Amino acid sequence: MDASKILGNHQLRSTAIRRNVIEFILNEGAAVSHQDIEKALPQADRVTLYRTLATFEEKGILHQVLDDESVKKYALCGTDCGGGHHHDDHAHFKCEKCEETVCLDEVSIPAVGLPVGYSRTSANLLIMGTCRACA
Amino acid sequence: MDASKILGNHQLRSTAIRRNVIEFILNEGAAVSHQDIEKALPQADRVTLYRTLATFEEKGILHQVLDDESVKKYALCGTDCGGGHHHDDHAHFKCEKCEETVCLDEVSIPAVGLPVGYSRTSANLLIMGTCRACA
DNA sequence: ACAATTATTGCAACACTGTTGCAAATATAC
DNA sequence: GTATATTTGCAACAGTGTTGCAATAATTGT
Ligand SMILES: [Mn+2]
Ligand SMILES: [Mn+2]
Ligand SMILES: [Zn+2]
Ligand SMILES: [Zn+2]
Repeated sequence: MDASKILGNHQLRSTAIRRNVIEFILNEGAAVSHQDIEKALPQADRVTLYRTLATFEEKGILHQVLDDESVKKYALCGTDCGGGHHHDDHAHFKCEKCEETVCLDEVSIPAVGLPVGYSRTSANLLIMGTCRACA
Repeated sequence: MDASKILGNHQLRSTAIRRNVIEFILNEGAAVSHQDIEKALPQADRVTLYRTLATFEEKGILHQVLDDESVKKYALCGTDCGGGHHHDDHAHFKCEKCEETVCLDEVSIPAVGLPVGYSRTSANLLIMGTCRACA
């Protein structure tokens, strides 16, 4: 997947910062925080990075990943996300050793029985443990 | 449940602030943030409240509840938590209308098939939707 | 009831995260 | 290449969470 192409597909101008952010996330292979990006791209202004992440989330390029620390993390969306609508209903796994969080794209979040009167519109499942590389 | 008693059970001194925090959470019936407590107990110092929450979590009085916003929330533990060990393996529900997050104590987090090499030690499930009161 | 001991609190100071307004720069379309 | 609309960088700010240290208050024992 090519960064300029992704930007074009979402009606966003292709700038160096945006391409760099996308390429960084593609190479990472794990969910990244604002701070991760800031370290990887020290030439970019922090505010611009915050706005870049917000824009990418709005446009369906990135989705937020819940974390047990209280810092937001982001990962690449599937192809069916866009224009304010996300469809990233998969579980995430955070390794307690390497601290990496990855999308388990093939693991969908199971339905559970809710108390009467409750209805579900979305869900987040974060599994913690040890990943393959750290086992 | 009596606040002084809870504190005694966990080898903590019974102070006004601690009793007030516990009573506030008992009355709330939903997961609370530091800010919620700060508003409810304006006479208490913010730093003291942060330390109180950290202490309660360590001692097994409160457990953290994952939230989609990046502010930490806390709810009362079951009776089997204590001394650094938590056993709060239930799902949580956040209502998108009233913004309240509650423990679904009776809903345990289902096992899911993990990729080979991955092992699970704990999990967090946050379900979003509409609660009974807001339906 | 009192003093000694130890835990808790309040304050100041700080680092980090995230937001907004505005002017300068730059990507795209003509 | 120029015009236009978007994006960027900077400054300034509000909120969250942490640490060190001195003052205070809860327990323990006499
Ligand atoms: Mn994901
Ligand atoms: Mn809970
Ligand atoms: Zn790992
Ligand atoms: Zn509700």
